[in-house]
Amino acid sequence: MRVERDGPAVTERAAAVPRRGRPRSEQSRLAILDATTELLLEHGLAGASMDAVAERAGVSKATIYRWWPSKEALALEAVYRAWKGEEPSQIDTGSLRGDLRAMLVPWVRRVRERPYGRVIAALVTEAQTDPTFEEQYRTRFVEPRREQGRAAFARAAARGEIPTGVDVDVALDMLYGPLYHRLLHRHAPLNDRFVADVIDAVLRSLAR
Amino acid sequence: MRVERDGPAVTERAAAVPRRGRPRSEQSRLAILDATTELLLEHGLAGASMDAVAERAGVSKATIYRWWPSKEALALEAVYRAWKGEEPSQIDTGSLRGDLRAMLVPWVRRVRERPYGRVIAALVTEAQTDPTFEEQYRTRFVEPRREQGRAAFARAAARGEIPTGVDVDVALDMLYGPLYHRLLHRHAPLNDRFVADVIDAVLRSLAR
Amino acid sequence: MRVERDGPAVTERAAAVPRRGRPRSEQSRLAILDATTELLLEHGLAGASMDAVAERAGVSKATIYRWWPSKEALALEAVYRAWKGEEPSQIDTGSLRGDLRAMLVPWVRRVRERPYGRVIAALVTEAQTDPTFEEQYRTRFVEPRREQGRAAFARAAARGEIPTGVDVDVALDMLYGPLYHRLLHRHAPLNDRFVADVIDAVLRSLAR
Amino acid sequence: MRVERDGPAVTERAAAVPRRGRPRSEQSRLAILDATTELLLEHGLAGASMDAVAERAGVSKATIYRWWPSKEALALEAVYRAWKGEEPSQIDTGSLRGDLRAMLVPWVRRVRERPYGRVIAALVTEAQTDPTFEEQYRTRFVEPRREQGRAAFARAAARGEIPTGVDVDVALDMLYGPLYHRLLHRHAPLNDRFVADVIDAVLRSLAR
DNA sequence: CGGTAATCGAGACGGTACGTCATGTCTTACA
DNA sequence: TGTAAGACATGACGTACCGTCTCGATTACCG
Repeated sequence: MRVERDGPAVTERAAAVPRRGRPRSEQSRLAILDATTELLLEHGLAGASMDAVAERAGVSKATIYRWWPSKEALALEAVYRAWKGEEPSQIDTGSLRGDLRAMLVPWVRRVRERPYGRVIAALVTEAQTDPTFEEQYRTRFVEPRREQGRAAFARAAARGEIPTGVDVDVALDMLYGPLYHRLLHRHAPLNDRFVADVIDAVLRSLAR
Repeated sequence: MRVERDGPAVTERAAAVPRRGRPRSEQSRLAILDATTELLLEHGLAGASMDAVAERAGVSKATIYRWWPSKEALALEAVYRAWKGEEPSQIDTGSLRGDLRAMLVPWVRRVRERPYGRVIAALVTEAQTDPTFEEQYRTRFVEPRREQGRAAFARAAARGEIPTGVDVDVALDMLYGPLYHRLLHRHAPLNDRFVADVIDAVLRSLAR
Repeated sequence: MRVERDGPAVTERAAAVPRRGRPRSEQSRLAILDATTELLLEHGLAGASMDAVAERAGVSKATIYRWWPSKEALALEAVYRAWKGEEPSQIDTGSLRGDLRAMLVPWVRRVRERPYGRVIAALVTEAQTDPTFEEQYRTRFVEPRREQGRAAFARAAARGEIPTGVDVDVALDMLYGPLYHRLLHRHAPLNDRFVADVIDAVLRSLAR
Repeated sequence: MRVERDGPAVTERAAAVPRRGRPRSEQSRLAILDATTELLLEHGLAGASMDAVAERAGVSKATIYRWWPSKEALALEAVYRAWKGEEPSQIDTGSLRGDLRAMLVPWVRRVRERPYGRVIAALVTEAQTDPTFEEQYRTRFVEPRREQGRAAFARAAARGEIPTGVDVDVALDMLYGPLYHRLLHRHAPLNDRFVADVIDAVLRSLAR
């Protein structure tokens, strides 16, 4: 994310190599991300202006642009950070149904509690146009969950719960696809019941 | 779409009631929609400016704003019109698999031939924020296809192809959801093969 | 003013030569002029739009443009008509002071009773740019009064009230100039008292 | 003119108090004023667009609107600045006639050399409608000259050149009024000869 | 402890698009 | 032919946001 002038990327947290000059203000960084998250959830990406972020964070616009190359990149990181906190990282319930439920139910609950759909749609839209952004988006929002899913299916196969030769990518799309579909199109409720129905259907489709 | 001053909405084509005053220029209307479609596909919604549409259509901006309340509304109608043309309206192949294929394969081909994903993502994003727009979007892009799908499932049930009590809305989300998912996230190919896999999985999940 | 297509100018009132086609609607003409006058006095020239005139007059814009070439020309005629009504046409009081008072006092009263200053300023401004308009303006608003003034001075000279060789044009500018000055700059009251002061000063300046 | 956020108005030239933030570009400010002046003289106020000013000054429209609230306000300051340069500030020739000549002759010459009449008419027109603008106009274009005039008359009275009890405001209107009258109505030449005639007449009118 | 270097705040700037509005022309149906 | 209705091209308006920039002030380290 960061535009590095010298040395390796240090988006997350720099190793404690003492640098010359005034160090980056951690307080500003957090204020920016918090302000961005709030504004995104309140007004969406289009309605959240950099001037507003700067003002709410008590920070200058130049500071923001020093560390994030664009509004979209900032939004990406802000949402990622807000999201990451409650994500269940280690999942292994012992059954495929349990694993899938443990993956999908928290996602749905998170997405329902605040208007994340609007922000996610905007990020997805931006990813269609900007390849750099697309890669960032995929690395943070898509791949981790797919990897988690692949691991769950692999464990299920090892347990003999599902036949070998299952196309896991298709299966994952049939799990996440419907959820995103209801999130973005809002034509029908996105709740635990729907998650259960989707998981049931996928499991049935695998059972021969 | 049109801002009607008196009488019922006549977005599509007005009945031939002779009105006073200079009639709307059909030529301008089409030029605007065509120009919009092209610019959307070339640059996306954010990159397509109203000034550019006006210039390419050989039309004044005021004329555009007379008939469409916003850029997004114009984009919606332009994409809808470009889309509608090749849509298979009447589908009844005699089997559920055939019907679903007839619905989904053309959709996938259409979506692949030009960068519609970018535009659809932008429309979906706008729908998250503007309720009026959301309704327009749903009426034109979501509901017709769902209605078509419900009819196909109803015929299949009547034929005894599928059990009674199938939750059709869930089934439709499991068909369209994965397609939209690959369209918007682009993590894996969206092709006829994938359509077949998805249909197979859904049919298997219904077979008890 | 009128754009004549065939035949002589008939701005004032056409001779009753029977013409082909539907005759001009006298009612519309008056409604347009009245509406224009009212809008000019309410909002000034810039704030009075042709659409507003058309609407208030219950007339179509095309009708206005058929008879007047521009908004300014219409305003000119409207103000002229509103003005002309109360103008004292024949003046001969027997003394120069009396004649001047008879010329200037009604002018001042008229100009004070409604916000004519704003409209006159706008007409003067337009006259600076458009030569055709300037000539119209001068013919209607400047020359008649100057001619009247010249006649008054001529009678005074004939009576021996003032010396021969008086530069009447300068004298007239010293009478009307201060009035317009206060009308347009509004730095000091424009009332009967001021008129008397100006006339007194001019007469004193002529007395040798 | 400037919209001051904190502290006193500093339209003219800010005292050298070091402020935070990027300082205002003096170069841009001058370029804007110069471009405005030229466009005003070439095309008048109505014909001088903000887009044209921005382009000619090599400046963005937003920059102009940051410092001037409207086109008219910008025009006012531009004309004022162009005007002020050659104004004789200190006048005391020893005689009232000399003082008046020193005031009026440069004014007439200035006004004749370029089409200022058109611009002044437009400013006067605007002042009729916008009270804020009117005050700005009066402060810059009317009051300074009247104050100068009052001082000249006061000196003349102190010298015994004119009687006591002269109504100076009337006298000033009889001096400037005719000049503005010829400037704006253009019915007769506005030259040094006319200035001399007007001054003569006013002085005669004061000599009992 | 003074110098060096980077960050931060404030905020002006060029650029670009937005959506609105007014002028004056044109097209149709009706009188 | 004149008129009402109203669509249209043209083009200016004033606003908002983006991303860059120029300052002076601040906060570290390093010699």
